[in-house]
Amino acid sequence: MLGYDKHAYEPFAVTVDLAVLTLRAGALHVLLVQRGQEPYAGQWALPGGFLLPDESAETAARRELAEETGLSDVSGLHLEQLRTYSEPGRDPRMRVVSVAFTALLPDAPEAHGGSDAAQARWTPYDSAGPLAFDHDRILADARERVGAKLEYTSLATAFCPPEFTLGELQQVYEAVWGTRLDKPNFRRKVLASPGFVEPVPGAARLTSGRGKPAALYRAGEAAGLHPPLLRPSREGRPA
Amino acid sequence: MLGYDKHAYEPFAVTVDLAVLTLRAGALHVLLVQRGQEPYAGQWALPGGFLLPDESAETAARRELAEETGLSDVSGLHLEQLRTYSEPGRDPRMRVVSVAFTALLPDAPEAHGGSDAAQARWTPYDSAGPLAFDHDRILADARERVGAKLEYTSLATAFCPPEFTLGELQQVYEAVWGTRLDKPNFRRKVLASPGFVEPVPGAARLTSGRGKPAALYRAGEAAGLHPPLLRPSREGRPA
DNA sequence: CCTTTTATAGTCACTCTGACTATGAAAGGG
DNA sequence: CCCTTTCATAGTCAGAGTGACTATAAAAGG
Repeated sequence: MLGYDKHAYEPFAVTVDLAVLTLRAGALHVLLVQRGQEPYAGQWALPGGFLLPDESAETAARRELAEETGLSDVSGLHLEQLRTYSEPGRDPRMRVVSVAFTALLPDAPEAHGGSDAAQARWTPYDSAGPLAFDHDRILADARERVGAKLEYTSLATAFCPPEFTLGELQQVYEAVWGTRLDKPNFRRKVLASPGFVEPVPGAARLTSGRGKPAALYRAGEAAGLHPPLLRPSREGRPA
Repeated sequence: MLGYDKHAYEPFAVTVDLAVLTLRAGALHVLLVQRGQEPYAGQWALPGGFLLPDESAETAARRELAEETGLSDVSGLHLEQLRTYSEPGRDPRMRVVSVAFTALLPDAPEAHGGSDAAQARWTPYDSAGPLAFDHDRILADARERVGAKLEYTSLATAFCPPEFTLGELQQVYEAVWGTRLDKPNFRRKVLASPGFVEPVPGAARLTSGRGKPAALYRAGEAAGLHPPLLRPSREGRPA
């Protein structure tokens, strides 16, 4: 913030990029848009766009999210700043500094093609081929960040509808972490974390498929998890 | 990254701001510079400056760090992106988007007054009065982020010289978290975390003050801590 | 009815944790 | 020169948390 008089300052273009994640059929999906112009014409990329003169990056991200998903109400969706990407060569045309965000959606509205995007669609995370610009890295950073936050925050409920079963909540962890979890143990830990979930009082049950119907839960008050729900054996015992 | 043709794009000034933290006499200190010009002339602020045309934010942050601290070698210092602050009114003169970084220093070189700053000095975190711009918030965010990373990474060693005692390492945790820790338990947990620290083989000992001299340790290979070193009772039992 | 499927309950050994107590090795002051 | 202070390090013990299981319950489908 010093040196306004000593360094000539260069104007930069500032954009936001969004890694919008959701769960479809138990698998992690990401929202991609197909680019219409050069560079990277025809290739898939994360949705995003320029900051308007009077917007904060958060405001711009929420606006773009609404435009790209076509959702009428994006006010309640989880949106979080990831980090800022500023390498000089990341856009071949000009100097662009991009503030990346992670957005988490409970359900996936199928049709998009919002006002802006030529085409937008949900893609399984693992099939999200090579993306334009440095978006592969942004997407990988987003998944890693979300995976880490699942451990010590109640973020997983942001992937779930207002009422959900513990099995659905477990699918979130399994999809993001890429591991399988023991069902009784997962249940025990979630219920032991105060404020993580609370049961829906009416003996409401969801009859989704076969098997015994599961009890429904809502997201609780707590933002942090005590004790945390650590991923299994990321490193066994290196020493 | 869409819509290059649909939205006119506005140029922004992009800066980096640095929350440079260190430990002096067991207390957390932050590096502040005194502003020479309006706005906020005479007030203290975090060091920082504009991005040069061919720099990434990381490069600019490291350059500013060298300029402001006067350190000859900043290549090994821990520098990490915090987040980006982009609220429209955060600089009264113009639209400035600032990428904030956290830097951690082991020892505190006293004299600064680098090339850029009119005056720079280490200030105890708690006495870092009202700062210019939104720097109070940036500083608070930096402390919170560092405090959280102490739990599950080996970041604390970045505050320590190449060889340190477990008592010094414990002071890092106590200063950043603002709590006191039990010494035998802290020791047990640090030594049980594989790759966190490794003993200096020669029976080297440091005779700093009174009392029994402590054994010396070096930072280990591990970046993450398993199991994590959780802060005590951030929330007791809210439910 | 019997099998399959999924939810939920419970067990057991092991580890980690917080709160302690105890011992050891230096410095400093009578 | 002893004795107190100060700090490092070792050890103990009960309780909580965890992974790997086994067992029961409640539905759907043949």
